[in-house]
Amino acid sequence: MQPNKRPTQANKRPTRDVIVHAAAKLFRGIGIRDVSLDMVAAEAGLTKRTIYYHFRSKDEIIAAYLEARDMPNLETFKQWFDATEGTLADKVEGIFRHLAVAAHHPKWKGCGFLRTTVELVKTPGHPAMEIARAHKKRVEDWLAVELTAGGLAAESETLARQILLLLDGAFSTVLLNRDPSYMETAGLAAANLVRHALASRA
Amino acid sequence: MQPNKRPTQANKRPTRDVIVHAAAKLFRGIGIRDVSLDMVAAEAGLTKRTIYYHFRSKDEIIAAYLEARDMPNLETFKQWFDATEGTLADKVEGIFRHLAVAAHHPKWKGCGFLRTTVELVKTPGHPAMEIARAHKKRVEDWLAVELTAGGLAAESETLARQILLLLDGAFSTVLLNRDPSYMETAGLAAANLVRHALASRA
DNA sequence: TTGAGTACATTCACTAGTGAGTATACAATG
DNA sequence: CATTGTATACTCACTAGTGAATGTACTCAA
Repeated sequence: MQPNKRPTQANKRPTRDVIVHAAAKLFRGIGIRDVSLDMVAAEAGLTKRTIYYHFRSKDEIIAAYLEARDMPNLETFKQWFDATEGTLADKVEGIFRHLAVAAHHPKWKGCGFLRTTVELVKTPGHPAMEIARAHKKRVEDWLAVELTAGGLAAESETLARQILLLLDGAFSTVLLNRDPSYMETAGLAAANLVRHALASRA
Repeated sequence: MQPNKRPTQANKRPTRDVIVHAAAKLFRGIGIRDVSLDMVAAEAGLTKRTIYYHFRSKDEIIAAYLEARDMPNLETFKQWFDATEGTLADKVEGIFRHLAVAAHHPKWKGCGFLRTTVELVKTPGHPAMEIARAHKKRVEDWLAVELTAGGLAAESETLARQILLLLDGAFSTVLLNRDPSYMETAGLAAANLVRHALASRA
């Protein structure tokens, strides 16, 4: 399961992880296109050639970066949802509230998956796109399950999509306007949609 | 008002326009970062040096490109809104429906303003960002006016933002999933928000 | 226990290509 | 003949990716 590490030097951090970690830091802070592998190498304290020993291309590193963020991201959403007291609508809104707080950080740069998508539109078949798509789908599916559990089985899929639509819209808009309050406005809309769906269930 | 054109050769299309037009075509189809000024020059049938005679930098061309799209874009939205029969909610949804149709085109590449924003995150002070921001604001303001006219004065601003949030979310999501149906789902949510706002007005 | 062998890991120095922006010369127009 | 505009032919910086050599750690035979 860990073919890149010799058992006898188990204490050392695998180089692959060091590279992905360094790349992630730069990608998050600067962007993907604007980060050269020379920069990643410098950040990781390695040579570019070493990077190319562990990865076949920059694209492969981008994919590894997103993949590493997939589950943790979803877990964060789940945590925020669970940690919010109140109705189903309140819990959904809780996700947006927590995001609004995160967005206040000056270094906040939106959703890594979304940004990657836009940075890579020119190559529709890019593996990273697939990972981003899968991630969004995972979040959507999880939301649908929660909505179903909350008594909205019939409209759970549509509603989950609409919440995600609001989420992604907020990511973009907050980035454009540098104003986290849009995140709260989006949360309000999401909560309203949930509330009205529950109310109209007769 | 047209300092770059000599009166005596008034029949000739001003070179500035030729350049912006060529750039726009390439930016729309390929992206901003991925279009070099060599490509723009080739498309315009000019030399790069000529471009630099009329513009000081690539950034200036990007800004001119967005600026040229500002009003026409808004006009299109207005047209779609007006052309849709039905209630206020229906008209709002109409915008999304028309966009869904446009998004079916294989060469559709989302909202130019939004894409530009993401492509330029690294330079927060970029003039093009300001133009994009202003454009979104213009659309939002127009929507708020329509909502107010439709009897939703109190919540028009919040609602207009939420509609825009859904719109931008749909732009991103459709681009990611290459599935225009998300645009319709977003339209449904927008229409619902409007409907419920009208219903709860007692 | 030691020393040669070997597979993995890393480095230095490089190629080939691209892109923004420019120095300078040339053409047309009034 | 001077102003405006266009073209040729560059510079300079940077980037993805590579060739070939070097280093390191563990293995196994003697």
